[in-house]
Amino acid sequence: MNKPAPVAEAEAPTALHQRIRTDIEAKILSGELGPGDRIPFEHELTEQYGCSRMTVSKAISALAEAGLIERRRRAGSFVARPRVHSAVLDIPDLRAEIEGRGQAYRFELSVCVQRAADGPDEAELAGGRTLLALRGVHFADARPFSLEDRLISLRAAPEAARIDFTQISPGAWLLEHIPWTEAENRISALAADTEAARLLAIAPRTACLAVERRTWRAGVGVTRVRQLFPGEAYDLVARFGPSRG
Amino acid sequence: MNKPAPVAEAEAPTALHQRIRTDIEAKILSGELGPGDRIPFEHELTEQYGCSRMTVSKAISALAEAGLIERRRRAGSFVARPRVHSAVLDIPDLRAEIEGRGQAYRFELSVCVQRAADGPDEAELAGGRTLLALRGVHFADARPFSLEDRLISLRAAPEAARIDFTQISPGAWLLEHIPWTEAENRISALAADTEAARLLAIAPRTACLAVERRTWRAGVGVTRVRQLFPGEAYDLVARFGPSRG
DNA sequence: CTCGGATTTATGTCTATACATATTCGAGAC
DNA sequence: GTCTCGAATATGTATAGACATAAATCCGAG
Repeated sequence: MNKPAPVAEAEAPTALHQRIRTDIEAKILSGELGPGDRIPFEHELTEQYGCSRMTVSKAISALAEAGLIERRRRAGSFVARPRVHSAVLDIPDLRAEIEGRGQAYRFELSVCVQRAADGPDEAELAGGRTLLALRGVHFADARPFSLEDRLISLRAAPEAARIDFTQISPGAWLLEHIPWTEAENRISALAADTEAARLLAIAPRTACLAVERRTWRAGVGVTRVRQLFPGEAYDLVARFGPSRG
Repeated sequence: MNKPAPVAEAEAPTALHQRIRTDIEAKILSGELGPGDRIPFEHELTEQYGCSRMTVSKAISALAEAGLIERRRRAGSFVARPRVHSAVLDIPDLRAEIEGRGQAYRFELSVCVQRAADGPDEAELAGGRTLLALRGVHFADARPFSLEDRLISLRAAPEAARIDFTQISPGAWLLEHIPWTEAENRISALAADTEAARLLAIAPRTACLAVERRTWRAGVGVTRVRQLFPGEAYDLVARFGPSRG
């Protein structure tokens, strides 16, 4: 039992509430505190760190919001059990991702037409107007990296009809001009059809990772994009830690 | 003595700092405030809500931590641009997922052996000891839902060698007894080989979604699991909103 | 006109206090 | 015994004030 008395230590220049937070986080990550264990009461930490209750409370509240801890009145604060299903998913910005590996990024537009909505999903996106339908390939150096099929709602983004998407990729333009406020991603696997395989320069029926993203701005659909990645060539990595960095 | 009896408005019983937070969040989600826009200064909100600066600060700090807002000293607080690549991924707990749809869940173990590590990745997981290698299928009603290949480190979980995994699925047992503190998920697509196709009752070479998860406890590897989902049969859905909820 | 330092300002952290609220626990009623 | 009610307690929210810190801005010296 070692009381970490605030003696002469190499103190980090961090704020105290941050230090309390990371201290507890460390105890959880090290397994010293497991799910269900009670962490010290606020008044105990208050004494231990020689600070006011507000400071301790701020630290613990942040941990609670991050999902590492559950607080119960009168009972205390307890380490939460890790949730299997929650993780942070990195769906990369393709340009940044490719250039980050030192490869040259290029987007090659192959289709760009206005057309009416087809089916209920597209109708919701179109909202009675027409859609801009795009298809193109993202290249890393000379190699096809991802096939992109995109619909843009001309209701949400009427200016898009006048943009030359051979100069700027649709994703980059949209983020710059119609930033989304909500997004939903679907991830699935499917076999590339003949046309997709040709554009990606892979064998037909190769298993591909399909990412479909829909975005909204203030509840109004902005775009729906499907990206196809050759399966063996790419991974999406998701991590779960104590969050925060 | 008695409460102020807020008759005039249908006030939510929420805390004030929460209300400030959701108010600003709503302005961002509605597009009224776009990326780069400055939100009111703390002292303005203080006046607007008739509360102290601490209360306003708590609300804005929470938004900053959630990534919706960036704060810059002396300059103010600004709406952050949405990051394309960060989303919350729902990797479901299979039992909960299946039973949630009203189907019967069953796990059928087909292989359970102890063996030595094979390759550097497995060696790191094993840490000089042997591994427990499992294979089994998760069923929804009578239909195969997912093929699971799992390695359990007997260093991190020696008791696992004595568990009867026909009675409890390895994932459920591990979460109960050796909860992880860190996890990494990889998502990719691949074609089912003959054996996998047989176990999943699908055509060989069908495109499947492959989820590989590794977990650690206090930096020590616990398990590595690969789950294979028939591609058309399943989606992983990831959402990004203002988080929280 | 430029550079560098002083000033101003908004956020960052912290305190001491107060009261509200949910939940547990024990004492007394039945 | 068990049920109910009130006391105890830990968290939840909020305040007013204080000082620290970073950065934009202004201003004077060169």
